[in-house]
Amino acid sequence: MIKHDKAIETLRLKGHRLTTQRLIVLSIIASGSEASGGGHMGVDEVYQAAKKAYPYMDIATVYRTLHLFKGLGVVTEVAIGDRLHFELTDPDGHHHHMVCRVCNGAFNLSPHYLAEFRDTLNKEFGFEPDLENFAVSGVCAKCQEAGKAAKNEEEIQN
Amino acid sequence: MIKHDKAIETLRLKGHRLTTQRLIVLSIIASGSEASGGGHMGVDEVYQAAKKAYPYMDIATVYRTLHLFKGLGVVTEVAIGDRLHFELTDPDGHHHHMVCRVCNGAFNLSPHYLAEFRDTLNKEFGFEPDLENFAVSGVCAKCQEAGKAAKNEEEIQN
DNA sequence: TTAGTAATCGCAAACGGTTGCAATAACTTT
DNA sequence: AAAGTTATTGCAACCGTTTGCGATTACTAA
Repeated sequence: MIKHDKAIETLRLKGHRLTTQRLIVLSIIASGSEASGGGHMGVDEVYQAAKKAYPYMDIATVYRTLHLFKGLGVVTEVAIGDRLHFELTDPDGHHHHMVCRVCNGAFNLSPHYLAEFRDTLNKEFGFEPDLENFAVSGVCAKCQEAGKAAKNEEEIQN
Repeated sequence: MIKHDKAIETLRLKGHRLTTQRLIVLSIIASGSEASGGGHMGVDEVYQAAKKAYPYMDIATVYRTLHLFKGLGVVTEVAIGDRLHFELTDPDGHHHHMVCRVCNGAFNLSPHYLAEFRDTLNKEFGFEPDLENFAVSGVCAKCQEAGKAAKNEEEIQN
């Protein structure tokens, strides 16, 4: 609720209109952040929920709205698998993500792990990396374990 | 030429067929790596060149071939802007990329800049990041300069 | 409160990329 | 060298996402 109001204020201040569609998408993303595990929502997930609240809702509007929110910093985009997911931007400062390519789980990563990396690129190359929406793909601890177990079984069978 | 032969050998060893289409795509990527600045080629760039050599060439074949090559480690994929580009895999070890979001330029980044980052994720979270095809988006030194210059002009005009 | 205006919307067409399928062609075996 | 097999191809349909456009609606100013 509180985060809601702040986001709405941001919209208004930047001169964007408060449409039914935008408010619906915003509240869906906000509720998604509370419910369920990670709190990221896929575009279609948002679209389906939005259509229930407002049957004329169009998928193009969902995309346009999410991109607008992203540009305003209201929501944060996370690439999971090769699809984009969205969550309300963490008000206590941004965090990054580690995304497991096996189970598609997303784990938060505190910014301080990247501070040094940014410094190095800055000093060595004058390159300013975009780390606001940074996500690194890989394999999480659990799936590494599962992978090893599967390999062992394979060896036993052969 | 030499890299060519090695790649062809890899195909054959893994039991893949040496088709006209695959050889054409391979030679195009290889020549692209020599000519022009960065050496990365966009998919459509590859497709257009391939059609000249073999008019029946289909875009789906280009995609399938590039993905096959990528899986074999013969080519390396680089995300530039939000499109994928491809280059022959560097035989002297992989390198990473910094991609400028303003000019779309891609700059090589030696792996040792990432070694520490990987170690940290490993130790702290047991997370194994995929850094083989790592690319970080941002703004290069030149475009930062150009950006500042543009801002100054703006101020003068107002 | 109403009228004017421009941002936003829904729709449909287009985009880059992927996939299913029948026809083709590369390799294997004889 | 010819026949059999199966991976690979070209095509067309599809997917998720973006874009152009006329109709609509939120806001502004009277």
